[in-house]
Parts: sequence; C-alpha cells; structure tokens
Amino acid sequence: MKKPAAPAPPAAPPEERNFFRDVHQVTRLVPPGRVTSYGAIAKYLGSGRGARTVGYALMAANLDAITLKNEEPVPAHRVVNRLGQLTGRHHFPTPTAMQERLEAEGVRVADDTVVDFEKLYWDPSKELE
DNA sequence: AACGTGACCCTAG
DNA sequence: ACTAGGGCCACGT
Repeated sequence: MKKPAAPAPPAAPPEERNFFRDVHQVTRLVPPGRVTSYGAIAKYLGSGRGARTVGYALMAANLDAITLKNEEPVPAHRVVNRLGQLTGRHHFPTPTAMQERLEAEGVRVADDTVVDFEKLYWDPSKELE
C-alpha cells in the first residue's frame, strides 16, 4: 500500500519565515552610513539568486516591524541594488524618504544613486565573514 | 494546487 | 558599448 498523500508536513511554526527573519537580521547589521545590495544579502544567506526575494522580504519587513511588533525597524534604506540605485525608494512612505534617510547618515545620493557606492559598500560575506 | 507578482541578477546577441 | 530576455526564490490569492 502506498501512501496516497502524506507529504503534508505543516510543521511550520507560527513564527515568521526563516528567510524573512534572516534578511531582516542581516539588514539590521548594516552600520549607519554604509549600504549593501540585495544580491550580497541573498548570497550571504545562501540563496544566491534569491536577490528578488530579499527585496520582497524588506518590503514585508517594514510592514512587519510596524504592524506586528515593531521590535526594531529595519534600515531598508541602506539596501540598494548592485548598481547603487535606490530602486526601492518608491516603496517608502514617500518617494524621497530613502534618500533623505541616507543623506541623514552622511551618504550622498545623486540622481537616485549612491555616490561612492563601492566605497560605502558593505558586504556581509566579507564584513561578517 | 496553480498562476501571477516582485525593492533583482546574469548571460547572450 | 548597449539592449533584450530569461531564471530563480518566496509570498499572495
């Protein structure tokens, strides 16, 4: 007798998704005045090509932090794409909130792009080993 | 259960 | 040098 259908392991705890939690954690590790990229985080987490999901997680992170328990806000404004562009600025409360926050930390932004991006780049795989 | 979406990245012509 | 397309992962309905 074979099992008609048993691969239903809903052993998923009510806790948040590990992936999300991981992304939030790494993002929070980014020091002020520094920036990182989605791909770097994805790679650090082992996803490699899950850079997209990282962005997803960040968006949810903002909502989660505010809606769920807001334990600690996630500095999503420190995460940009590999080109240093503030691609996610449109998802912020205001289209300029991301840039304002970055500038508030000393990060210069010009044309929706981080100036000296390579210089301010913070790679978790290298900084955190 | 399947399809569609999304703050991306990489490779090819 | 630039443009175009596909792929991957996770979530929502």
